[in-house]
Amino acid sequence: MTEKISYLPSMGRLLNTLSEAACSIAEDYLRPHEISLAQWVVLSALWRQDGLSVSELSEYSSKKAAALSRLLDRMESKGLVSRSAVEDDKRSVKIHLTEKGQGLSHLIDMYRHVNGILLSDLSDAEKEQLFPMLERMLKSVQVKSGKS
Amino acid sequence: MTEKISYLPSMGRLLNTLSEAACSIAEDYLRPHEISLAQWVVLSALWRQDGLSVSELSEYSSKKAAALSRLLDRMESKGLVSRSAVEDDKRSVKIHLTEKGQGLSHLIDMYRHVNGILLSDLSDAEKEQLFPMLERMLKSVQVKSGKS
DNA sequence: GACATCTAATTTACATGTAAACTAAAATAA
DNA sequence: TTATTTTAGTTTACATGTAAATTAGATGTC
Repeated sequence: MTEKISYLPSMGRLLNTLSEAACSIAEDYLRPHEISLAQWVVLSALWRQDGLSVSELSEYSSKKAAALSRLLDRMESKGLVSRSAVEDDKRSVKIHLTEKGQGLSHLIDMYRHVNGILLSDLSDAEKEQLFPMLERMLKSVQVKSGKS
Repeated sequence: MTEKISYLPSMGRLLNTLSEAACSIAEDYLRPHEISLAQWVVLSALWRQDGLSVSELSEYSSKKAAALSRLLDRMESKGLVSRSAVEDDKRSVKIHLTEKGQGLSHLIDMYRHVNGILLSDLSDAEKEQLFPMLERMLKSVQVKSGKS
């Protein structure tokens, strides 16, 4: 029997594992409502402002238009959203909540549930340190990779 | 006394964004060598200990056997690894590095490059706080979700 | 106005992740 | 021994992400 290999001190891996754990918590929370996390992200934008274009949803969600296009197909099939043409610019498409989509708007606070679990073992002082630290990390990465 | 920001930050989203940024840095680093991050994870296990079984790779990489099975198909096609039968247990399959796979072993330190960028704007004191804090966060999540 | 270029959205090809069904072999219970 | 259960790995169906090509419509320059 070979010995189990241990992990290397990689921040990337740690972030990855944490991110996946957070996604799992969210997916578990959403499962009874039969929507995915990706779908929740789109809905959470529309709950705040209905009738966004695909481009606007793309910017909000940090998803590529290609990914959104197909995601919206499924959400349309499930009766969560509808597409409508834009008069001023016929290339553009606006996305609207259906009644069914609107009816799930209480899920907008889902992230609080996730936060609650993620932060449950940290003191208030630690939480106050952690957020700015991670945000600075993000900023430095975005500067290096030239992304806004 | 300045007023607190009303915006409630989502730790899940922050972790997600950071994780994706870290993956992008890694993918950029690996692109010239024509391997993906998923493939690097498998190789990084084998560079440390060749001849691991699919189960062992699964445990090391936190990937499901199903995902690994197909990933190994592609890595085999690309000539990075080979499969071999196990005498003692004919259900089991051991994975071996090919010369080509072994030839990329200098990439084992890739995570340091990623760490360097991620941590570039944090002080030593902050780094010393950050790792344990995130590890505690991970631990509390794993307890709640019943995963080891 | 006509042509070149840019933009919005979609489509396609492919890599990757999950869950569930399947196969073969090992382990356990009867 | 024989039957049942567990385990290891694969396969399939599907959701999601990326990059690159495509289409249609808007914009800019001459």
